[in-house]
Amino acid sequence: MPSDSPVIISKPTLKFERAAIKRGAKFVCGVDEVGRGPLAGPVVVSAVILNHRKVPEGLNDSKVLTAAQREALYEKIMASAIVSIVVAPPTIIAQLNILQASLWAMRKAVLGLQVKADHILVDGNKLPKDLPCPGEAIVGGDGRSVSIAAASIVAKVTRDRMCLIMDCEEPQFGFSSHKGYAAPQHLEALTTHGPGRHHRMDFAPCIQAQRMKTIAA
RNA sequence: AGCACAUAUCGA
DNA sequence: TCGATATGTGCT
Repeated sequence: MPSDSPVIISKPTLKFERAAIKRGAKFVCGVDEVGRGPLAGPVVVSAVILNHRKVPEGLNDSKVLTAAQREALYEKIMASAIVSIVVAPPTIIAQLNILQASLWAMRKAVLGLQVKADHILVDGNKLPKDLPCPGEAIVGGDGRSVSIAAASIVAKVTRDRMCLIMDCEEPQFGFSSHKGYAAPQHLEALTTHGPGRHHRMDFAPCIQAQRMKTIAA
């Protein structure tokens, strides 16, 4: 193998999991969230405990995988791992804020695992409070830990599917293409149609669109 | 301002 | 796989 590639892209490994196990953990779970940034739709969090004897091949950061690869890996993960998925809808996001809603969903996902985790690996730099066991935050975690990578894939596929449903319900916004993010087409639809039932009414562009609607009325 | 997370779009 | 552009919130 060419050992002198200009850039070495390190793939996610079991390093963190092994370290935790060496310190006495039995069930290490990776946690990741998707859909934090968009103007509409839920935040989806997944917690995954991989079977270390059956780790699906090709696990990687969900950002470098194609949709087809994610779908394939999703099936393998669901068939071989312990998985918990939690959805935080826009109503929850508006009540807490986006960060608190994410942390809330993370803890709920961990608690929802059918096997109790005893060590948590969370993507990012923030840990949820009141976790039932030790945990660590890992910046860039979905590219460094296979467990977090697996969680990111499950969460991403789940949210993409929800966006398809949202697109059927409110075709005006084009959720299936931009996934609820602030793409030009989305912002335009937002001003012409006003916010729909999936929009996050605590996010600035939605508030703005709502104001326009109110003024026009 | 820095950091983090979440993406989307286009191009090669 | 790599760039470049862009949007969102929240903590320090």
